[in-house]
Amino acid sequence: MGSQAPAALRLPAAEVIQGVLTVLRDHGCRITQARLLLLAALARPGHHSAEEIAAAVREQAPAVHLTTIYRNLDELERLHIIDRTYISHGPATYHLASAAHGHLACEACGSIAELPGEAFRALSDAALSAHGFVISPSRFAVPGRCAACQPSRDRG
Amino acid sequence: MGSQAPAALRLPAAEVIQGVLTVLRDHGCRITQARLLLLAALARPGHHSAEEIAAAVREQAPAVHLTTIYRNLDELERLHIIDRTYISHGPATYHLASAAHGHLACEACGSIAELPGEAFRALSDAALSAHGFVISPSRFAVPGRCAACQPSRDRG
DNA sequence: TTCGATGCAAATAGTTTGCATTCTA
DNA sequence: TAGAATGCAAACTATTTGCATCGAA
Repeated sequence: MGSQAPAALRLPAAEVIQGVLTVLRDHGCRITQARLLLLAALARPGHHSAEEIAAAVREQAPAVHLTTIYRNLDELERLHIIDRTYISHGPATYHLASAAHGHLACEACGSIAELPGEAFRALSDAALSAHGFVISPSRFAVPGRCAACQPSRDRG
Repeated sequence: MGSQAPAALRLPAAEVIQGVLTVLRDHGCRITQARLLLLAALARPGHHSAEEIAAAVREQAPAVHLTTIYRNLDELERLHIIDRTYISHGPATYHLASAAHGHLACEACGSIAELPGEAFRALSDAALSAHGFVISPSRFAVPGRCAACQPSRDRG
């Protein structure tokens, strides 16, 4: 995660946007200029704040209001097209949701559960900023105990 | 992490608070009632928002202002006594920092870097809420590439 | 007695909402 | 033409700052 997505998941921006537009249409949403420009801004790699997205959109359509950006981001988040992340104090950042995910491996029973890649973002960001380390979340499983294999609770 | 800290790190609240007070004194800070009550609130397990902490403090000292809570939280964070976490939209949450940490293992050169346990919180929370899964961050190393072993950047 | 801590009020940043208007389908 | 999307203003939440006062050491 962070800045490096598995190659298979990095589709050309145009394809990503087409896919999103299809989803939007399927949900009865309308395709507006503001929405198209917003998706184009989101399709660029990296994290984007609402303000940054607004700035990018306004390069092409200066009249687009910040409120419109927020409303569109809300809608896209509701449709699970984008993820919203709260990195630290300051504005939230948004990025296209990908199919990337990590794994949870139970030490006791060996079962594997999946976790969306977004869950690894804070870890990824911390590793990157603290050590310049790029983690490979899809390449490993996080050990622990699944719900059925929890140690007894009477130790607190 | 999450709700389960390694047993060795779970000191009685009173001891934790004594330790914090020593640190505060060493930094020329004064021990006030508001500060003591705030620490007592923080020593309780879980995540706490500034408002929640204020409510707890006010049970004993109704006059304590929210501003005081924020200022104390800022100070404690600056001294690395507490961590501030942005879970989702809404207020930040605060908790006592622990010595827990995870590891980053470079796949290429085998070097190991440490990461504070706090970096695993989002992952831990996600695993717990999605699957009831309790991760063991101090029991494994996250694979990836350290700063010195990054793949060439010319593939984007 | 000194300087850090506090209370209060007001400012600020980020985000959301109400409502009339515009525009896609 | 119907209803979704937008622009604008204003509200709202979480947090910070200025300043005079209070209180711990």
